[in-house]
Amino acid sequence: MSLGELLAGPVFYAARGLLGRRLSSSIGGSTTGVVITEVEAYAGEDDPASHAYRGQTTRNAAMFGPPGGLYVYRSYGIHWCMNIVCGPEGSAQAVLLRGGYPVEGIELMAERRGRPHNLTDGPGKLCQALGVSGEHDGSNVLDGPVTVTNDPVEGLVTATPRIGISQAVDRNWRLVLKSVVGD
DNA sequence: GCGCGGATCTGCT
DNA sequence: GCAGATCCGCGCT
Repeated sequence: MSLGELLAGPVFYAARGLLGRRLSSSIGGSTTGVVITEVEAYAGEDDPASHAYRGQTTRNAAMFGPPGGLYVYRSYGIHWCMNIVCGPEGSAQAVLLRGGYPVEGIELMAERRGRPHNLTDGPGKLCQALGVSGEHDGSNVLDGPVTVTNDPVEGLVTATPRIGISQAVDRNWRLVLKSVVGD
């Protein structure tokens, strides 16, 4: 299945299919990349935990765009978090990218993070390491500068409740890839 | 390794 | 005005 087909499908399966793929950013002439190891699925206006639950606003407009779109928002006033839009355009489904392990441009990621370790083990850290911010809101991973490529990494997938939400806590839509590569 | 408090943007309960 | 899809530095164990 192509990436475009995957992202146009149901969000939970898209989330599952994104695990183990490579997420890259080409910014300022340099490329940084991680293998996606932690994601969460959000099911648009039907999902009380989703930012789309109360309809479209200027902040979440990207989520109502076509699949593959990036929805980047500010969290707690300080950090950026990024989602990949899934499903039919207008359905506002999205996969929150929560973590990965560094595979390319590690020195640059360490520079952006200001520390050598814990580069991409959280949604805010992932955006900082990859250089993703609000200016990339509304761009598309099928186009760039943030892209997803098929770099399948085998591993054991576990499902748990989503992190940091108070609504629809019973949905085990956080998926973690325990890779054979380790780390 | 764990728990606490602070930083400070966005859209409403 | 407030709570939130967070992270970091600190102090203590």
